[in-house]
Amino acid sequence: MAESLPTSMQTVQRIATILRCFTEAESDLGVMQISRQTGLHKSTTSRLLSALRQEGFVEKSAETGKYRLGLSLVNLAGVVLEKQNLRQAAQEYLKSLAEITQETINISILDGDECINIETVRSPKSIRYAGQLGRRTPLHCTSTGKVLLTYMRPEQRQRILSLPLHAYTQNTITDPISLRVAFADVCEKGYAISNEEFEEGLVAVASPIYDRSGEVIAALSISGPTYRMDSNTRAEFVTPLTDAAQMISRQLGYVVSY
Amino acid sequence: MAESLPTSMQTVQRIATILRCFTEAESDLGVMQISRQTGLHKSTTSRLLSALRQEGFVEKSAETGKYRLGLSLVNLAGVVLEKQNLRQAAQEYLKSLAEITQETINISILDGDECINIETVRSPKSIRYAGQLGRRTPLHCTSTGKVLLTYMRPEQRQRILSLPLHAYTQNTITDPISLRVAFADVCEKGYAISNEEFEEGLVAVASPIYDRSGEVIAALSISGPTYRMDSNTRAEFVTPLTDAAQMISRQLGYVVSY
DNA sequence: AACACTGTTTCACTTATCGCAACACCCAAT
DNA sequence: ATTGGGTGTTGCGATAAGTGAAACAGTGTT
Repeated sequence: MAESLPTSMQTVQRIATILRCFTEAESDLGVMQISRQTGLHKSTTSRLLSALRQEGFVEKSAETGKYRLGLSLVNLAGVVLEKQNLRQAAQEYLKSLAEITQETINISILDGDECINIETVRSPKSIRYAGQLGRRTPLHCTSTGKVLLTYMRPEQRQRILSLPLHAYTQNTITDPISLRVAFADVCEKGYAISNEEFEEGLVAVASPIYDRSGEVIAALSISGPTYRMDSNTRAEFVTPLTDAAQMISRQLGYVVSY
Repeated sequence: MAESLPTSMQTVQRIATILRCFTEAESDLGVMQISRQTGLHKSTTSRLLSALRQEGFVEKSAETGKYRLGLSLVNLAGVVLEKQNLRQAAQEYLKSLAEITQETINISILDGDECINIETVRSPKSIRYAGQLGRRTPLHCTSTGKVLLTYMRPEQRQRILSLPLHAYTQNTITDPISLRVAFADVCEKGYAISNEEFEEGLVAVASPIYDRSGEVIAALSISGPTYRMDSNTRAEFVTPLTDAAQMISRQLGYVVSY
């Protein structure tokens, strides 16, 4: 039953390394920048980028001559997202939740040892959590991550908790035992909180989304700045949040059994 | 000044070919299916998929053993989309436009000789245009495409119109001269219509979005089934549509000069 | 049980890719 | 203008990386 480690290929690895150089902060990169960052020879880098360009995975700015990620990626991602009928089921509930809370709403699913945002509605306010589609965040210190951890298969959770848990802020819980207490809390209350555990000034609450088989497949969250997400406000948000999560779950065929 | 054709690489081409096999309709594929579709040897296909899996570009279903596109693509696409501050500027106007029209709203930008959806809000109705993020559509027979063509650099438009224009439906305009008349009409009225020119039963109206430099960089559209998008309804939609497009343009720094 | 089918892996071959080096280019400073 | 430090692209021979045939291991069907 041991999963055979998939065989890799040099070129695929290199492509991945190159593409991952591009971030929101550094979205336009030159050949040399990428070459240095990846350790690849500059001619190799140049040719790989050129080939990637041909396929639309990157684009080249006409003015600066720098490369950036291309729209073919959006095209492919669209296929992935379309498959998540979760997103479609969620749409209307997200809208109303966004309306009520005026904060940023996210849906995250598990992706390896992290969670990844597959749907985002941003708060209309100028100070807001800038949820980003496709963004990966850690599990142990985010509201969505805690939800996913709580309902995860025990052996998988065990494995993740045994990894070194990075302390992003002073509030980050890095002690597995305290985390287990938190999970029990999530189970009981039906929602998780991250109180500046991932980023200073950022508070979020999240609730699980179930599919028809009763598995937790995603987490729905409300994220905002600490000063707007005080305990009173959070208390107000909990019902709409859990309601929305429940409605979405029902859309997916989940039936409350008892 | 002649753009040198970018050099390609076999592996990159193959990767692209493989990834493009996956569609909404055929989202889960086995090695043999892909092998047949691409003409690649099955061992090659198997190894490439295995390597792509290692990088998260594809995933492998534990039950069926089939492959599907992976979340790393969403991750990368997120970076691309984040760069489009257009999407952020548009958000609130999209919401209200969706509210008013109850039809599917899209924002498309130019991508080579096609347009690509970078933002989609779906109609709440069950019969609706299923706009899909990242979906590519032709230019000459869609409302957004016509808008983009209308305001495109003349030589580029010339080139595209000189290509064979596929007749998707009986209504598709494939004659460059008639199309030019249509462009003049778009210029004058400030919006474009596609009346079942791309798909039977699908009608859409679109209006241009300008950036601070006064260039048309995107098109905003309302799409719905013919029976709901009759000429009266379309007339009602035009003002909200052009208003929204204008507001978004302003958000991007566009100033109406005269 | 034999069969048809899929997906993975081994292995010797060969070709696609690499890294060097040379080149072309841009700009800033002399 | 001339040099110099930087970038990005491209020939070329060497070679390592990827290939395809075939064998193997599963899975389900008749």
